[in-house]
Amino acid sequence: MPNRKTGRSAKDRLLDAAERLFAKRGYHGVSIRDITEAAGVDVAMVSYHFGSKRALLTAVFERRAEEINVERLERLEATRRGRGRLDLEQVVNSFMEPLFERMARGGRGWKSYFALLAQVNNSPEFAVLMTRNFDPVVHKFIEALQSALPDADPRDVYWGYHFLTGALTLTFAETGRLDRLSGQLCRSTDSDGVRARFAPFMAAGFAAVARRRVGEAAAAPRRARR
Amino acid sequence: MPNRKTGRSAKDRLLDAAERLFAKRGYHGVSIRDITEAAGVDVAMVSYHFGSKRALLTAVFERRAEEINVERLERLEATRRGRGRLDLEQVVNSFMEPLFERMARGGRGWKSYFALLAQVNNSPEFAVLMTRNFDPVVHKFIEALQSALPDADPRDVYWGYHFLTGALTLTFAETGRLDRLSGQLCRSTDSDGVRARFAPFMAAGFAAVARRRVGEAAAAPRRARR
DNA sequence: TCTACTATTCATCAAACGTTCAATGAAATT
DNA sequence: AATTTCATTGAACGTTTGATGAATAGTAGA
Repeated sequence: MPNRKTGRSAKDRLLDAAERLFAKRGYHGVSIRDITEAAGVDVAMVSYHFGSKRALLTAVFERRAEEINVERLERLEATRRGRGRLDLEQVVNSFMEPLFERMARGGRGWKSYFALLAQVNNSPEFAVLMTRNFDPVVHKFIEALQSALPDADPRDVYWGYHFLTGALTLTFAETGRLDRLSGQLCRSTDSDGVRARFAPFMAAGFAAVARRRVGEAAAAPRRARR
Repeated sequence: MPNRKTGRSAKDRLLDAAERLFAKRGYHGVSIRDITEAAGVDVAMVSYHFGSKRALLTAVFERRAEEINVERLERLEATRRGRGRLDLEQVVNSFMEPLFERMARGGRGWKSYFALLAQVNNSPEFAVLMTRNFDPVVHKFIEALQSALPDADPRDVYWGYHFLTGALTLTFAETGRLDRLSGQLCRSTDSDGVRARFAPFMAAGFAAVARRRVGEAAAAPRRARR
């Protein structure tokens, strides 16, 4: 059952190849034959192991989702221990760190997976995959954000999360645009660089929106701070 | 030349239909026949007017880009007048407001365009379209951000812009995910809601990262290069 | 060794794909 | 009125698409 050369089963080889190609060219930009040729197996294997091309995408997506969900929850629980109010930046970190860690040390498979995530998250056709696979844990994360910002309007927290996940997925999209834009001063592959900046940026954003909203409701009609 | 019923030329009808369908299902998810049927013209018209399917995408993309670029620059210039240092939040606003305004009042065409933008921006295959059509103006915008944050490391400004554009494009992607996630408490279509939160969130993020970097540089040495 | 089951290959299907071509109508130019 | 240009049509090109059924190889248990 495992391939002679690689020791991996045809099913796994299909998942790997599909992951890589879907990430690079999108679901519709890749044919079943592209995938099976890259995996070194027969075309019929997709139907046999997964049932359809679409089901293969679902399988690719689900394969790594649970691992992320588990570690996100672990880290979130760890931030709860001890003190009273949750620390905002720590909550943000517990959400992003499982991704950054695998981006830095998880190999090509994880990188492709995140690039695929970016496309799925921004597509009306496939975004439901995000909802299905990640939103149960995202709800707990948003709860935690609300605890860290007890005075914030819930809508501010949702919008803040929305901004956060937009920034996060683009960071992993591997489009090379930031590299080109900055004349190679910044590298999308520089995971330490983004690691150092992401949580402070988002935490400050959350805090500012929550603050603005509170101040606005109390006294002045327009912004109080700047 | 213009269609009897609509008064629009076949070329324009093709651009409209392609814009709508590409936004909904992605470039590869739409066939030339899908587009020409929706536009009510013959299949051959794509080749005739644009040369190829790919060139049609390019044309769709370019059609509205210049209008955005012009207004972004106008608004940016307007923020320069008068005072000395540029106001960070105003700079961010000058960048996003042309989009928000058209999202709110620009009709279905503009909405589709922005949803397409979101997919293109997050795709390795097409992201070069963003570079080609928007980066000349983005460079000026980043210059302005740097003026508003004179002590910030340029890399912090680039990364901040990267986070900003990721959040911005997802906001326009019309995936419905935020709506589902928040139980319809937040609506992607609520342009006033995002308008009120976006610039404060991003401005605070920029400021926080710049601040952190400055404090850090004074005390502890960061890694040099790699 | 026979049996049952799983995994894989091969050949093939109808449908859809992007593109092209010769023909034609309508409009503008001469 | 004759001619040229532009826009559009309908049909077809060869290729690729996702999917499948029949046949074959491989494996494990009885």
